[in-house]
Amino acid sequence: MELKQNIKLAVDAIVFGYADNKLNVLLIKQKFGILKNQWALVGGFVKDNETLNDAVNRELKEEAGIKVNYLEQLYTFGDNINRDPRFRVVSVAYFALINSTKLILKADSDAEEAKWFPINNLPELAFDHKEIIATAQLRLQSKLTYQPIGFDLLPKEFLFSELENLYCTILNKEIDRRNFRKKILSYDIIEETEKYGNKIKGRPAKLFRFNKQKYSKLHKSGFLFEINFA
Amino acid sequence: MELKQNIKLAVDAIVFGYADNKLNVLLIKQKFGILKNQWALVGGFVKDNETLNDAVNRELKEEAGIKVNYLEQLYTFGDNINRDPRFRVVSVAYFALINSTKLILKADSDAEEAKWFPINNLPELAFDHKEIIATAQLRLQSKLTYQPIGFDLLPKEFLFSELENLYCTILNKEIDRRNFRKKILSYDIIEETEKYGNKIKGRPAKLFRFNKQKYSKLHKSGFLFEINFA
DNA sequence: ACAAAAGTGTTAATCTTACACCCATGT
DNA sequence: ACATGGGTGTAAGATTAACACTTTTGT
Repeated sequence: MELKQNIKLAVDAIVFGYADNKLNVLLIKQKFGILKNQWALVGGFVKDNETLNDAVNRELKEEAGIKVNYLEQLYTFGDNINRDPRFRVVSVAYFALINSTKLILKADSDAEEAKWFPINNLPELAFDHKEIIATAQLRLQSKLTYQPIGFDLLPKEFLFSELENLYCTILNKEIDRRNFRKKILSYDIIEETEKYGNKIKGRPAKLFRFNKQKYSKLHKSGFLFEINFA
Repeated sequence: MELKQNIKLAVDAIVFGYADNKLNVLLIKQKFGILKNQWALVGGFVKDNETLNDAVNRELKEEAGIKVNYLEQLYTFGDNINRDPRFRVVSVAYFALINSTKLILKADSDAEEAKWFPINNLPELAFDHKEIIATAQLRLQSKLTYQPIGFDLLPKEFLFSELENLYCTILNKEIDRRNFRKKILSYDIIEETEKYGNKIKGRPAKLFRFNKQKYSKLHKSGFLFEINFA
């Protein structure tokens, strides 16, 4: 078969972080090339002998120096033929979560700068990256309600109030504190530690830990995680 | 930027049909080329100036002569580098539903044959198409429970028992007839017609129709469709 | 009259929602 | 003692699950 196809394949990653009660997106600014001085998602072209998955992980490492906690394929953007002004590029977008609280992003190198932006205050973005981020945000919101992925945005040990806040922030909803705690605890997938968080004010709060093994086991035997308040 | 990338981009469609209480998948057999005498999904390479969406629709028309009722992107298969023995091909798989009961598939042309296969009795398949179909089946099962896509597998006017059966078959579950009917009717998105189905035995049954407009309106105002029985 | 599938209600159990006060600490 | 956030229980309402008999038709 003679096949002359001139489409390039790229991957892009939408990396979400959560800090200071805000949902952030990781963006990079390249100092050279077509993207000079424009903020964009982490991403790049796929190599001939590289899986898509390897490609994203490589870009995450190269461009931001990070390894994410959660990664899944989001959507393949290929219906806008001119999304890249240079030539036809189809991009497989990935959705990633990371505990960003103590993360040090790759410092300004010669090549690029990586920075967190609150999702409600994004800069001008390259290509169709704004649309990609919007798609990712919807995925995050819906997935949060039926898979315990919120924990991948928090440190290993976290306060109940942090978890609660994460849900309220990302879902943009008020959630009853008592009902929320009751439901999460009823699932028996997080465990109390002996430690306390170091909040400055108020009564000290216990730190909790997500038990991923326990969740996996429950999940396999048909358990459905669900957080879905009015 | 100098970019030498040698990856080809294809689309594949998993078309589901429902007939005789069975879930079927549409497969084609090409009489020439690499796929000679192998059953495979409808699909092919994307043209340089064609959206992904146009590519799938074109293949559906060319290879099977059909227009589907429902189409959405499923997943992009690009982690198995050797999924195509010829060269590196990344395939964007689409998930499609069609009312197959009265569908006449493109008859044996010189080029190919299109045929329905029960999902529980698939032939040997080309490439990684078995895996793609498995992914699609999971998507169908989960989507059926939270979006009214079952109607896209039925004729415009259908019997309640057909709908019920479709759910039982695809979800592989027994569902209480009374509770099912009660719940579906409570959503107020299907309407009774004046007509009766032409079953041979038993009491005549009314035909129903899905009111898509009504569903869209409800959906926009926050209504959630959900069919989720123990 | 019988076989076959359609149509229909009620009750108990479970889950969800709404709601407010006391607790432990630092200042 | 007061300010701050942490921790907890209960009752009403809504939803779900379990369950079986009657109806309409063709033979």
